[in-house]
Amino acid sequence: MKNRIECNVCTNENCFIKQGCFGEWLNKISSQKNQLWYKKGSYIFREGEPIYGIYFIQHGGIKVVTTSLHGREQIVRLAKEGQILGHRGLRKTYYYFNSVAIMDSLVCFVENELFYEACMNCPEFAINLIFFYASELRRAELRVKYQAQMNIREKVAMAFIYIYEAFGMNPETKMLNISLTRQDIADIAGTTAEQVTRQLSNFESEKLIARNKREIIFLNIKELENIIGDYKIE
Amino acid sequence: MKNRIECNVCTNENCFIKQGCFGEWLNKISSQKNQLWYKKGSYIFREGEPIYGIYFIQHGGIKVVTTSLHGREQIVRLAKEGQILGHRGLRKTYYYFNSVAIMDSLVCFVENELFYEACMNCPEFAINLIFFYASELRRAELRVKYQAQMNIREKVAMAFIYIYEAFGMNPETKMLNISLTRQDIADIAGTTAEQVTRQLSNFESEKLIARNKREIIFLNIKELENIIGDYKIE
DNA sequence: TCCTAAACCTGCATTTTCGCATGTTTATTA
DNA sequence: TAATAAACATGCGAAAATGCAGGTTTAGGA
Repeated sequence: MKNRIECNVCTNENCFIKQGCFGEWLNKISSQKNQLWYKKGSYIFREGEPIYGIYFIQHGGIKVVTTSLHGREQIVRLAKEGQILGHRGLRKTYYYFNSVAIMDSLVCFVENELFYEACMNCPEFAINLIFFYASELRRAELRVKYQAQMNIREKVAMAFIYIYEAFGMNPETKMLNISLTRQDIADIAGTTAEQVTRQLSNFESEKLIARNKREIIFLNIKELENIIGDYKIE
Repeated sequence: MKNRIECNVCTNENCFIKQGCFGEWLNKISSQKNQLWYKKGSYIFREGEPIYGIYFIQHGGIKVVTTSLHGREQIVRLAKEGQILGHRGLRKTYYYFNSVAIMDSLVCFVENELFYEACMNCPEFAINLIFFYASELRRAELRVKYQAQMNIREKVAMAFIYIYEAFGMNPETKMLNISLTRQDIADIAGTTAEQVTRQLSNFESEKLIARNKREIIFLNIKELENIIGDYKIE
């Protein structure tokens, strides 16, 4: 457990709440927020649970995942520090998705009422939130297209680019800053763990990646991007 | 061509702009908006074109469609009167999607500057816009899951439910209020026109639908919904 | 260090989806 | 009304994706 971090001393300058929410309102949120610590693998919220407010990730990593259909799951989003969480549920009563920590994570929780007031009273924050949603919507709808039209090779390449963009890699070792199982990658790509392994073998023999134990090393990101062609997200 | 319709006399009470934008600001928008008439099949905007503002559908129907990948397209959204159009592009410079009239349509256009000002000055409108985005994002991300996990039968059933919810049907004839080609339906379902035809044959022999010429008659919507199980959007 | 469970890899048979080809029906226009 | 083009239906072989089985590697705890 760590000590409580107030917004005005938080070093997370890119935190979403700070994009347009200042002074009095930031202080209000800071003093009224809850701060919660989640161990890797534990749920922040589950589908069907009541929605009381919204989360901001102070530290760590989180996956938003749908419940299964035909025995499969789908990872809808990866989020890291500074990012907002639970924003799909605004004005709704119950969550539609599950949210699971993929690293030990510290999360700030703000109640609905206070959050709505902040939106109404900080127009700059509201408009930034609108821009953020527009961007997320664009990405999600592109992903609909990708899921509908890409073949497995492209989907798996896309999953790696997505993970790379969400969490980045260590510039020295060229390893991803996050450790995901083949199943997690499959749940992002929209396929099965076996297919991920097969594509990894292909990519390895093409010298696009290398494998060290279970870690993946990126040898040629440009070429991985070429696999998905013009079809990059954003 | 029809005459210009001002917002205060427009009978479209469910128009998005009227959800939180009143008095002075509604008048401002009404007097500064452009009104444009599009014939069925013509483009409202195309991918790559510069974004100057946002649209509201006064009358008609529109499909938002992505450019092709492997020779396929994907219909991302169907929209009818009262709905907003072009909102994915907020703060961006160029459109990411194409927008095509699927009936003769009358559309109101509001410039970016004015729209942003309205958002900043009508907090109720801004928050309704936020709620709308949250809802659209939820839908889009569910569709990612559906595209990834459903089989063809489920996808085609889902496409019909989607069209039905977007445009409704004539309660007498049980025909959809919109005429779409097999290819359009395939572009919603995320498959090919041949597969749509095959599923239609199946649904027909199961007495879920009937076919009269090229029109589709809904005999049993409940059962169509059952095909997609708990997995209804919204 | 050893042991055990979980994760991973790969071959192969099965299932699903695709896409062409061909013939038919429907809508449109002269 | 006839001619023509577009849209639709359907069989079938090809291609892609899936899922199981069996063996291997790795991580983590005793």
